[in-house]
Amino acid sequence: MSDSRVSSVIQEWASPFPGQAHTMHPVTSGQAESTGQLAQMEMMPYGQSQLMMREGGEDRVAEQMMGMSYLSYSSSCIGNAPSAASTNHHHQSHGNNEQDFSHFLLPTLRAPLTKRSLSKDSAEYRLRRERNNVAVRKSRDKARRRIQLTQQRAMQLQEENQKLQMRIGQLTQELDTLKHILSQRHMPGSEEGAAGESRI
Amino acid sequence: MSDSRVSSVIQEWASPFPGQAHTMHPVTSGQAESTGQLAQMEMMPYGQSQLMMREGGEDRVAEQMMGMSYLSYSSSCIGNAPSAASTNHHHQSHGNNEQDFSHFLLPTLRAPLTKRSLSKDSAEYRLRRERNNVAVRKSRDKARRRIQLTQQRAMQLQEENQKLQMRIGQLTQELDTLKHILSQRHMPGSEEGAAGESRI
DNA sequence: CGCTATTGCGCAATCC
DNA sequence: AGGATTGCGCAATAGC
Repeated sequence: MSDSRVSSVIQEWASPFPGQAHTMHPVTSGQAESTGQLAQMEMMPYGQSQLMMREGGEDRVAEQMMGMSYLSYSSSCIGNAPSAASTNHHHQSHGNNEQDFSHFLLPTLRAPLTKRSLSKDSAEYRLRRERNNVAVRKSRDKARRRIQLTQQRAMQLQEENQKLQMRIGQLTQELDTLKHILSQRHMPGSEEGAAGESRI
Repeated sequence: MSDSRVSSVIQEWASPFPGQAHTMHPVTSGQAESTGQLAQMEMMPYGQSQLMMREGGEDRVAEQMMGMSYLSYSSSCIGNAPSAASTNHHHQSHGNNEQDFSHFLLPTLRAPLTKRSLSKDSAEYRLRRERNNVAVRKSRDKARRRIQLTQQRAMQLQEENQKLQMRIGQLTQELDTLKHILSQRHMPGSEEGAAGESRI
């Protein structure tokens, strides 16, 4: 409890590049989690964009919509402020009349164009959200496959490694045997020759 | 658009084991994603529970609270119904007076105890949520580390593999040389003896 | 039974 | 402009 996600209520959509203007975030509880560092680092040229089937649905029934309950120190309506938004009733300032004449303004004069009339219930909003949801699912599927692949690869490599090591042991022994034989031959003494000498 | 998350509004918290009482789910859009099969399969004895530091915070400013907008064909308050919930105002039936005397009822008579007074804004609700959020972050950190580890392991193994293969090539060549020498020795004819014969 | 751990999902910020 | 990523919180549920 005692949430306090206030942080950057300032800096509305004023700076083109918010850079890393963020810090703190009590996370409400006192556990002080924070994924912090480690920053993914997922490189690797994988992603063969194997967009296989991916047919029917599943359950995906839970829709969640709720939350709110937080304190949420709002912010203007179409404001940017990465933090909270919407004081309480879902689509905050519904007062933002559906009409959006910014359409007629020159590109440089209207809001960032991306977040102009994000009235939560506007058709465009839903369209964008839905598209993003699709993209997210796709991306996650891809990630899952990639991870699984990496895992399989690791297992295969380990297996192969063992085989290679066995082979090396084999070759080494064979080599020792031959060396021994050769050393015997060089010796002026006896020469009954060739002891074991495994196949090959 | 045209969401239709109605599904199981029936079967409130009536059956002890909802089993897999779920199906369909238009996903609103027509993309028909569905992660479907592939089912993780993350086995592997990893997870050395390396609960390292994990100190300060980062940004984590965005809190999101909103959404709602959907159609969400509600369902009772404390109802189970995996589907939507809360018609619109965050904590739906606030009428669920804070007082919860079910505390005095015999375990078998009160609601499943797990979801008794989940009134969205109750202290217990927030407490549970917060604890889960912590657990989720922890779990995800763990997963991230595990993935990264697997990746590193794969790279190391690949590197090692190359070395082993080189070694095998080396040993094989050496072996061939020795074999050649030996075959020469066996020949009754000339015997000017051993040609090259690399080091060792 | 109750609590943590996982997992799928949607949202929003960001990346590209 | 628009898809791809990613961190995050919620809820369902698997596990202990």
